[in-house]
Amino acid sequence: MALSPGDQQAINDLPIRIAEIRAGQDIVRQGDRPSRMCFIIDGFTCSYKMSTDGRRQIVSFHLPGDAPDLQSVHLPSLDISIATITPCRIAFVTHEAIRYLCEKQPKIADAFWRYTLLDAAIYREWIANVAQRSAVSRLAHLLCEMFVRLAVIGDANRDKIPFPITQSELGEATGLSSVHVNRSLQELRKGGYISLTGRTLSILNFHGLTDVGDFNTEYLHLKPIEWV
Amino acid sequence: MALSPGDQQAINDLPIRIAEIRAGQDIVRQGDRPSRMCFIIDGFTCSYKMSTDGRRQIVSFHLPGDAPDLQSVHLPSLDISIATITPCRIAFVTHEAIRYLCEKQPKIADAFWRYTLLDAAIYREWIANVAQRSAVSRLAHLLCEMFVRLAVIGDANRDKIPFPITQSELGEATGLSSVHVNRSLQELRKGGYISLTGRTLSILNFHGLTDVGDFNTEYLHLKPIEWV
DNA sequence: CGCCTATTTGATCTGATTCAAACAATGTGG
DNA sequence: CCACATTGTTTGAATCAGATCAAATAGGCG
Repeated sequence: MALSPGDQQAINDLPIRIAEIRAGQDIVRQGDRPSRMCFIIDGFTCSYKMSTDGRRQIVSFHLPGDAPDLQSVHLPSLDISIATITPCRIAFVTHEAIRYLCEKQPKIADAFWRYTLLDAAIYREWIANVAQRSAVSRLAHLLCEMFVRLAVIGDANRDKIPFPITQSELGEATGLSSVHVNRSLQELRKGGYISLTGRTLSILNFHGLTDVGDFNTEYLHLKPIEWV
Repeated sequence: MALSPGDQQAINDLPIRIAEIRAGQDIVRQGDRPSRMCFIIDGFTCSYKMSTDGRRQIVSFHLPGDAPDLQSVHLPSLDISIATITPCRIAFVTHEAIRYLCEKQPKIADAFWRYTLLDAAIYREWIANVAQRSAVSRLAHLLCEMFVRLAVIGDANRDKIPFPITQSELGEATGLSSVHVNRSLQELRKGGYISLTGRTLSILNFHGLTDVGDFNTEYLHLKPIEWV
């Protein structure tokens, strides 16, 4: 989730290195011990884990404003890899600079901590989503989450959001086969809940979709101003 | 995961209220806006979410030393409920006192942040566990995690740990029916990996169990001293 | 002892996987 | 600007892991 404009400003004053990274590249890898962290300026990325049998499990999607490896500031080695889904513009900042900033500006440290707590809340919801909902419901839930998160950062155009995530990636995120993702999306289309063509998702019936996905925004801990 | 002894000391100096809570009680509930947080001094608890159809999803187990609703310091309303599994001794501390402590002792604030990051790492692993492993593998993984976490806080007696979690609770945590948990545990017993009787779990073949569960301690981010 | 909760077993059913192949879209170089 | 390669989506059929339903057995405890 995006940080507040004030925090963003302080972050913008940091010594950063910007990089353009093309789609489908790892930014950092599981096991790395990076000395810097990154912020997504533009584009979609995801965090994932590999199991020994070679299957990839996506554990979160990151949007502009997110700090996908914030953890590395305090946990030396990464338990996830982070990969771009679209071409991305990424800002890198050294841990050193971040630690210095946190020391000088405890408010920022609090904001980072809050951000981590929010992240954890989303993970909790994903556990519930993957563990107990049917395929259709799981996907509906994920689509609702992506729609709200994109709306919060101003990337929703009415009921439309950019949606560059492939069906096979949706499968890796929800624990479903891509075949079954396909069939479940068709059900959501047939039900008149969504239309998904090219790389754009339209939410045709948000209220209905939240019902199907058992979705409630409370876990996103939105501030009243963020979501009306 | 437990905080370091130094942090524990600072926490012990806080104005706390101790409560004894019997098994199977909610400590706080989803939607609550508490003004205090709690530490588990003794006993097992879990965090859970209810879905609209009434099913309970356990998203984590908490052991002595854990701070299951630390999130409430920065996220006003709870997205989970926390319930005791065994009779517990719980310490309550006001948010006010915690915030004051963090302000005065930035090291402690960092420790809390790190704790939250660790929590998030465990959630990530749970997503992967529930999303892509078979029933037997899922349970093996969870048992490994509980064993290591209990060993770290000194609650393992050689290969034995207290294990008061019922099969139906294991099902609620892993997204399996209690019937299937039962059959899967039998497989682990037959394979000579564990023995589970009464409320005690013996790990008869830890290495084998980690294989079955595709378990690797890296996500627990243990410090070298904690786990040999 | 008797009640309540937890574990175990059996039989049946189903949602999702797997395997295989066709089809559509997108991008690339000649 | 078209031919071709690549990646993503869609469809069909067979199979299976785990759910569900139902009932028996075993522990714990007041």
